[in-house]
Amino acid sequence: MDNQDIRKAGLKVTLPRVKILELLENSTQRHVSAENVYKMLIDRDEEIGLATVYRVLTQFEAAGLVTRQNFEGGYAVFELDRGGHHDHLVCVVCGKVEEFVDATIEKRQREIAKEHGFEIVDHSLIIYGHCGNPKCHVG
Amino acid sequence: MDNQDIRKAGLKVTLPRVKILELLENSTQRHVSAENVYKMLIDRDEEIGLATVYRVLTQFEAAGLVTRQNFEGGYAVFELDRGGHHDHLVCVVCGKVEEFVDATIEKRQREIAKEHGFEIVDHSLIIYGHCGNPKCHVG
DNA sequence: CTCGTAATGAAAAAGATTCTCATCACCATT
DNA sequence: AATGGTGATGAGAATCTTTTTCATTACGAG
Repeated sequence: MDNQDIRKAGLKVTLPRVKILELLENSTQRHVSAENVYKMLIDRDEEIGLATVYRVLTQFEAAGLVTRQNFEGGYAVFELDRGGHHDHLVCVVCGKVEEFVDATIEKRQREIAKEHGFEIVDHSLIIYGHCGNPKCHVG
Repeated sequence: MDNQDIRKAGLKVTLPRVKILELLENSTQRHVSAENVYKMLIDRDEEIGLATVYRVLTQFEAAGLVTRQNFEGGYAVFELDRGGHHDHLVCVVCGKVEEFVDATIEKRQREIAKEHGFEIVDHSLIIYGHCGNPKCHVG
């Protein structure tokens, strides 16, 4: 029940919000920029403004429905928060993104935060590299 | 020998480049944005253009003198590469940044990259939290 | 010292995101 | 089912960060 998620976030169930949530659920790409979302909706002949896409994604983030990541490139990408947290492996050549979770790293992070007197709220771990695809390896 | 570092990077030793490198070495803040660098230099009555600051920082990054980080907020911060790599703890309230290195995490990252068929080039780990300062705690 | 070329500054351009404001649509209440 | 209040939307302007353009300047090889 998507609409319930929107309602739970204290937001009205409006067409743009429903469409954006649907798109995030059905998209083949898990990581999309605001521009991506906008263009995909326009391609589907949905009437929507870019400003609304930004607003809604920001609201979804605040509601914990979506996570915002600052990858390299100077823009943010959003992804649906399905269940658990995870980190990212990004191919610097083709841009492919893989996800992973590692208990050892998670645990060490909590220990490190404590050692420094920090109360951990969130974290972002991105490993950049060349993926398995031979085309993505330098000659 | 800063100027040698610049020369080694295949760059001419020019006033702006020398001034920026000096500033990065002497700054109390280790993590500065391009805007920061620009303003600091203007405050010191240095004649410099913002475009040059961006150009030089990008060149320094390519030369391995400086590291660029994409923190939250939509802009990049740069820091001088003194010796070793390290990760960051950032206070979400006051913006304070602490650095750390953890062998366990570094090792696991290499293992994870390998498991996924990635050849690791770089990584970025940022832990966000509330720092020790009582003012930075909610409630 | 001179000259070619790389580097610079200023301003314009580009790209990402946010804001403004008049109009519109959810939805609780009739 | 109609309606009104309020929050949401769209379009475009505005803002912010970063890059590009181009005429001018200055490093440094010879």
